[in-house]
Amino acid sequence: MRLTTKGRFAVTAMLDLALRHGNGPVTLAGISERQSISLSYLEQLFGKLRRAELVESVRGPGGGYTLAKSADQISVADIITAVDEPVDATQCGGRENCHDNHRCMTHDLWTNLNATIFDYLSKVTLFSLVAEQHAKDSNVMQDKREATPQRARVTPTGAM
Amino acid sequence: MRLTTKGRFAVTAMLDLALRHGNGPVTLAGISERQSISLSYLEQLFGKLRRAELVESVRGPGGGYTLAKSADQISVADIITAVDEPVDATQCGGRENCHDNHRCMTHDLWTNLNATIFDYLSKVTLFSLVAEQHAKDSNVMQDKREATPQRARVTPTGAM
DNA sequence: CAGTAGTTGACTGAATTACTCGGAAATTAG
DNA sequence: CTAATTTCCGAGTAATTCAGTCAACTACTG
Repeated sequence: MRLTTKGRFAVTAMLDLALRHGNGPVTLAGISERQSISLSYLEQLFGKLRRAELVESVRGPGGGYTLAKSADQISVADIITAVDEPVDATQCGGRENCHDNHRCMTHDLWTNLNATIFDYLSKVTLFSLVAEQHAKDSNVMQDKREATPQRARVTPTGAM
Repeated sequence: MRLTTKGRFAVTAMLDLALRHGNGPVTLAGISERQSISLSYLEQLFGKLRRAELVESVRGPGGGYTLAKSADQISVADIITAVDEPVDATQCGGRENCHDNHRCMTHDLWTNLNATIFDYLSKVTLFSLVAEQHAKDSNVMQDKREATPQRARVTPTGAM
């Protein structure tokens, strides 16, 4: 599990797709417009997303991309692993050839850490993100204060 | 918050340091030996760790690095943010110049996601990792005495 | 069957990562 | 003091990944 801007672009694009789900195929050109992501870069990303069977493509005029599954069956973890192939952080590569007596110290560490992060991201589906987005929209329209108690906001600055 | 092998190397090295805490300074050469990380790369990483005040250095013969705080006050998040400087994943950079009516769609998304991951990694301290490591050792060995002599062990014992 | 909307994949410059090299500064041992 | 040890610092580099471009290829429409 690696967290880079690449995966974030992919999730953003998929979220855009999910928000327009049910209105026929969505073109990459449109996503590029709305999300300010380069069209050619999107093409690359959606190639991987298609191979991971997260989206389906419709060619020709009126074509574009649609979700291959329903939005609640696609998690952020799915998307990230599709475009951001994993790196192996353990120097032994899972084998037991680490020196000293604490074998694979880092192995267990990162396995656990990865599992936790992956677990969390697996629970966050496109559907929940769409719902959150809609909630925010109606928040803005009607009552822009005091209506986002769903997720605890931990960092005050967000400067990560 | 970005997750790359760089941060993982740093955490691995810090964990090595924590496991030897109390026996005087630990040299980078030793960490390099044990964890199979390039010495020069470690120097680079520990430069940042020192500037982030997570470790303290002692120069000269018998010198090395020690933890600047107790192990339970250093979290994995501290280490990663020290060596892996953050990227801004939102294309608007926190400003409100996103188009359409859903402004900063990705901004809130990644702020929340980052916050959650960061929150988790903030709870994982070096101390808990050391404890985990010890628990694993005693699982394997069934009886691991903790009766280490107080004598500072500085010499590398010529194990190479 | 030609034209066009749209995908597909090969290719590329820039940035980042992981790492090396060479030396300088500080500290201690002898 | 001198020599040895170890951190500190900056420049440099190969490999990889990121982000983006370009030129085809495919399928649908008229």
